[in-house]
Amino acid sequence: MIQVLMVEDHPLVKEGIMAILADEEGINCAGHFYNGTDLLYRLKSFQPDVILMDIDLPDMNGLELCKQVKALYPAVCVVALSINNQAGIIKKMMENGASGYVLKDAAQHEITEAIRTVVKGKQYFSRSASLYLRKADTGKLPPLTRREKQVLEKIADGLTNPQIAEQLFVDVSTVNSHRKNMLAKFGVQNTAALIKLAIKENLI
Amino acid sequence: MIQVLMVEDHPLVKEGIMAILADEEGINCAGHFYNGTDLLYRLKSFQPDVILMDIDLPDMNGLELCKQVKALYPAVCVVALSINNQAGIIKKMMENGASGYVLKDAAQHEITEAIRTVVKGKQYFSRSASLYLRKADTGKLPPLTRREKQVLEKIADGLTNPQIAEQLFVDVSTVNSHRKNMLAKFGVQNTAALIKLAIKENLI
DNA sequence: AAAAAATTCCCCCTTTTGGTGGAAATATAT
DNA sequence: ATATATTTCCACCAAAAGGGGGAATTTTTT
Repeated sequence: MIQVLMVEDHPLVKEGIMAILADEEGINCAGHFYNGTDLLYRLKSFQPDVILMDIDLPDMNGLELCKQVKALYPAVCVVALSINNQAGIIKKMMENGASGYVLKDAAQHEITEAIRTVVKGKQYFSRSASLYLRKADTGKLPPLTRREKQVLEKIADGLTNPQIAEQLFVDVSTVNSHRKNMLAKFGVQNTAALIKLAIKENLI
Repeated sequence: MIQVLMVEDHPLVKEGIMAILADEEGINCAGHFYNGTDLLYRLKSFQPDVILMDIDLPDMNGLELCKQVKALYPAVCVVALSINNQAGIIKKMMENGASGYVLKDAAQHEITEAIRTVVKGKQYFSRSASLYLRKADTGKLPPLTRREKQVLEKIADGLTNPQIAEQLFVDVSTVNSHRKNMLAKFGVQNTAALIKLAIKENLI
């Protein structure tokens, strides 16, 4: 019997998965939590085979939660669950130790398939998740540095180079350099396109 | 017995709602569809009391589907179901004849409450939906005109005023006027902030 | 310790954006 | 038919962004 814990803050989705797992032979949903804190507490006394983990949680980031869980209990397999189809997120989640990624538009059987696959030590991606991963490989985005991200956020907030320079205690020319670097990195023509891309790719 | 039909393309959410309704006295889920076309076909031979309708459907827009359903069968109550918390969408959905709006982060009982409420001819909003509506009333966004939206999209694509002018066959000064009008409308300082706001508010 | 990357700053110059304040011609709604 | 809103355009001017290129100083990685 495969023991499963679930972290999912959407009651409707929770019920759906519960219903699917209840019908399934050999899989037992041993508990459900609405946030990461509760899960971490429960893990102290009980380690399941698999954790189904929503990455959009009220109290903490799924990426962070996954990393913590794997650091404390490396044997536990994490299957990420998300409406988020950003390829970047999927990749980061896998880097943080997740064994599978199932989008919420997945078919019923993909949930149980994912669980059965990851306990065997393999990785699993739902159909739609792998679609996005493939797209990501072709059009992978160059990473932003810490400073660039800071500048980018301030640009998105509507600050001008002089204003950003003041806030970051650097020269205007520095801010301008970062801005131009980012334009070049992403191959966009101006700030408008940069902001759009950044938001669509979940960078800000 | 309240007869319910459901249109929902996410199997996980579908299962969740099915499970909730199955446990409920006096409510019968008489059918489920993965798209709007199938629902419309079914409605020819059977009209339920309530339709639970996801507004993000694969084949058509929920707003449009709701309008069509209400035009054909005014007696049927529509409860919109969405992960989308944009206040503008909620409002538009209600204008199109929906009787209720339940966000997918709603608690279980909110689904059944919604169904029982709308059949009595009242409106129902899930807790989180009404939160967003309240926010919308205080910080409501000025509407964009058709032309402004066109210009906005081209700005977001990284086009400059001269390029947009060429594409729309108008003078650069016209495009500039639209751009400046939008900045003023939304009370933002520059294009970067405009694009961010537009994307966050689902205008583009 | 050496190599690579990130952060910082500089130059010059052109284009674009944004602020102010108009005004006329079409559409759209009442 | 008459308001109202939209779309179109104008001028002037200051500020900001963007393109090209270079370079020194930290940090981080190997």
